[in-house]
Amino acid sequence: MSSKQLDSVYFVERRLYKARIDHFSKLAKTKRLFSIGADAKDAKYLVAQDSSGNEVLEYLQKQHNVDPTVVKEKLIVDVSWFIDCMKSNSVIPIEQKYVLQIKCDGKKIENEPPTKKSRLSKGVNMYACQNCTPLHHFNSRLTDALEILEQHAFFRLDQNAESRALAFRRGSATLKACPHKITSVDSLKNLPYIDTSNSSKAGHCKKVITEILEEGFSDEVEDIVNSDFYKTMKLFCGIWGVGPSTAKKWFDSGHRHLNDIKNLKLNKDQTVGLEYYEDLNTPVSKDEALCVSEIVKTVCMEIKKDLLVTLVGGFRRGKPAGHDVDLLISHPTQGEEKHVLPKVMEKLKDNFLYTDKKMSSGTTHPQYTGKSSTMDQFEKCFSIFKLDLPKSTKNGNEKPWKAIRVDLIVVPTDQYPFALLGWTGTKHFEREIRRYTKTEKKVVLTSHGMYTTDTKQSIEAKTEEEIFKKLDLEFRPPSERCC
DNA sequence: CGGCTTACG
DNA sequence: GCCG
DNA sequence: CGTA
Repeated sequence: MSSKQLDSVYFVERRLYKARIDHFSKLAKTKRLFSIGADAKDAKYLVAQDSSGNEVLEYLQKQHNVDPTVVKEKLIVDVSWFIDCMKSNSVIPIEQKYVLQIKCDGKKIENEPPTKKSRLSKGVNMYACQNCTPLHHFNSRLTDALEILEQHAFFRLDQNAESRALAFRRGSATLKACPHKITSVDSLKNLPYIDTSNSSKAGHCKKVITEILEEGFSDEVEDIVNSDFYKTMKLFCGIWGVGPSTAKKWFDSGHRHLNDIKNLKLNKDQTVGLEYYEDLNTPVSKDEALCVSEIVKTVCMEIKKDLLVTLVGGFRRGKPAGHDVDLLISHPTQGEEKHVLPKVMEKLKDNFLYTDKKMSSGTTHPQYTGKSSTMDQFEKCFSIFKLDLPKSTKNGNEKPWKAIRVDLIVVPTDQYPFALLGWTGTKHFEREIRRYTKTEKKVVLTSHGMYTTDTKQSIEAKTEEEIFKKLDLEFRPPSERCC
């Protein structure tokens, strides 16, 4: 009834993702409780999540160039206030529990920004998914070394092995995202996961990088690559179906060569992994990948005209060669993708040397039962493909085919963008975008979809671009996800 | 001093 | 091992 | 414990 001007609310995106802000905005509009400000400067209320008042001021200044002295006059409140307003259909008075405190005096804020976190000004962000990471970069000498440390830490299998390995990988990813060659120790300043000068700790990444910059090599890295342990673990882990645990078990038993383990008891994966060891450890060329892709496409066309086959994995990122071929199969009409995988497998049975019967069909995924009318039909098949080679090589004693690892993944169309994002990698990119999504946006991201941590409400997207957008991430095309 | 991607077989 |  |  009241024709009075509505109070204006501005949502601070810092830890609120766009889809949630849109949802809140619609609510406010239909309930006619608030108007939604496009600019923080014009709003009466600033609404934020998981932030202090200071963090809000800092965020607005950095992201939107908003003067903190103007903004701090406003009411900076937690989302819980807005939600409670929506629940009660009224503008609730600002109680103390809703206020996001500004802990220091105004002057400090004004003086601080220049010296604050220069990490961002360096251009390399904390999460690798925020950075542009091309396949070819400027620091491979250094990243190769860090990734040897990563692998070695991983092989050791002690308490914090995986976490230590991860730390080296993060350091490596930082250097890959650097837009120039690192030539001096000074330029390591403020690089995330490398410069630990804040933290009063040893600085293992920095130590190794420093050695290589100053000596041309690192004793520690050289010792690792020459060690019996590292060489053997690499050899054994190169067998499909063998991981670090099995490899270490064999190493501890004194085994050092492939011949040593041929007589050990192996499971099915390991048996074929060993049988095709040489082929599977020979890089797959892009041409070979396209060849497999075309064969699968042809077969899919015979089953349903509109089936879509997409080459993902490393080749989608632009790699000239890879260790396997990942193919995503989908259909523009939801539900039409059902049961296609068994049919594809049947038609291709002569092309397979081995197929993993690890298909999940007809299983329901709890968090998605509400959203799509059909049951979730995520099907996948890890196989070994027998690719006929062109007979240009006249060697009669060579076998005329090559064993290639091929993964087929069938997805319903509403999951397609998430599967695309999930299967394009790299592995590290996936870890990072999921870590970012969980810690910064309180959303769980998987290759099936994404949903809020608290309400489990799923968030839709039609394209990869839309996923990035809804997570407040700058879009990274596949070629820039090579971390 | 805890957290470190997520889901599958 | 590095970060919040 | 292995796969992506």
